[in-house]
Amino acid sequence: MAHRPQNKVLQETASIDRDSFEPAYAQLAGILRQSMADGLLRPGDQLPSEAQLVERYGVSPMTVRRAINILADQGVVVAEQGRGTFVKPVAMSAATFQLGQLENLFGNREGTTVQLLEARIIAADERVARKLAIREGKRTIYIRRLLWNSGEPAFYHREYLVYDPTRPIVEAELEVTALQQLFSGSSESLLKHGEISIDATLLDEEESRLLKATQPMAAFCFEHLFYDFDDRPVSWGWFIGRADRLRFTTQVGLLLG
Amino acid sequence: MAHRPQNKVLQETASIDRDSFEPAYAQLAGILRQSMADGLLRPGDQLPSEAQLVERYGVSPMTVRRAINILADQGVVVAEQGRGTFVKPVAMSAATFQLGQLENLFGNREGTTVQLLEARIIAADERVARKLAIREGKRTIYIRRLLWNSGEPAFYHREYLVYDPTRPIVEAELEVTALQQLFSGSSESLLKHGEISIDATLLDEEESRLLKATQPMAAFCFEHLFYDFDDRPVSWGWFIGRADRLRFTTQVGLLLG
DNA sequence: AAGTGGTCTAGACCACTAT
DNA sequence: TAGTGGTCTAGACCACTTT
Repeated sequence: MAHRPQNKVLQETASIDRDSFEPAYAQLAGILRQSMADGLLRPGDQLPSEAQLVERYGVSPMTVRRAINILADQGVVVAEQGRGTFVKPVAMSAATFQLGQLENLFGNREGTTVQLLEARIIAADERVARKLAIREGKRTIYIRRLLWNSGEPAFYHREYLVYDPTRPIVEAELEVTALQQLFSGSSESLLKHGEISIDATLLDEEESRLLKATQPMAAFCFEHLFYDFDDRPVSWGWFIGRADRLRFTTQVGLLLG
Repeated sequence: MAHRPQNKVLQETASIDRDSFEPAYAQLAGILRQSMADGLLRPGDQLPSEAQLVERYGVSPMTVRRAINILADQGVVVAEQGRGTFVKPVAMSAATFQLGQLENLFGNREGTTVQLLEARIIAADERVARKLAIREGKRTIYIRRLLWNSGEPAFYHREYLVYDPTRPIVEAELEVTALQQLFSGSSESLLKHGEISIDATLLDEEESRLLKATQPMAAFCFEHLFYDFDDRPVSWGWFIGRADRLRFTTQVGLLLG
């Protein structure tokens, strides 16, 4: 059963409300999204052409384009130059998970605290030196923190910082007392970019003890490597949290309906 | 050391090339991004106003707005009505992970195959009935698959499908022979939307055996629940893959530089 | 009052695809 | 050749923030 791109007539009932607080482009995007949710436009179908939408809804071409661009950015339609705009099938691979979801998990920021377990200067071993792009044996700041939420340990954080008196990064990091600071980038204005990866691991003995977990226990590990404005690494570390207390969820396909 | 929003002069060397294949709005977005990467615009700084950018680069207001919208969508600047547009600090919570990254992991699609382990009709237990919104005891299709890559087992997939002769979903699912089909939504045009969540777990005995893993072993579990165009659940299942063979990585902050 | 971003128009020209 | 999406203009008006 092959798809035949179709150009169905949209419900004429919907129209743009010029007195609404919602911009015309957003209203139009919503109308089109609703048509897909209602099944009037199915995956593979062709949307009405821009000229048709301009005439039907009484808006300018730029407004139509903006509405379609929004849907294209959301991944629900795909525009092909010279052919038309088509409804995309729902694809599992399009799913995106946002690390910011974890902040919701901590709900009220009042209940979250940061406990400094250790902060000392140590010489970089081969692994640390490679990650921070410094020579082996050079001094680094090693920080261990335990992040609490509602009286329960939520994350165990370990971090290596380049020790450089000319860079104020260390002082900024040591001043971190709130979880919010850690997740929003503690030394905000000093960092240019970073790489973050997510891994599934087993808690080792120390991690289990700190996180009050039984072994064996699965855990999420968020590794981060941040760079300054000279593109030099300044911070390498991991957040480790019990998997049974963390969960990422996301939606694919049509959100409204 | 508080941030003072600043409006620095951008390098005049950069300008819009009207003969380029790259659209003006993209060039302007790139110029602004480069200014941030070069440190001319730091987190907290205020971008030149739209009117200034219009004059400086000789483009229309709509083109400037589009460039800024792109940067705002990417999360590197934030526009505040009546105040100005400002460079956002790099935030770890802004990190997003795309499930589509896993497709790269499978590189050449040729080396991937789908092995059907089992497909049979079983009565829904309480858990399955709740997820699929059917009555307990109703018939469902239970499918077990092993997904191979380069001669190694990569994912173990289990799935429950609502058994309904009026819905062609089952036939479509059983025809799946390629990994690509599974990740891009096998029964594309029949599915309206879905929820996907990612979890870290331990492999049980059966999973370890199928995935040729030693125990205990951490694993990623991708749970999915797909709905049809009547918003009825049709498919519930999980992909389980060894954590030591999977990794999600992403960037935050400025990508170019 | 002045400056900022937010929206929108009514066209224009171009590149691409299909017939 | 006709139809499609892609880009762009040169303004306009509005809402909001700051002075």
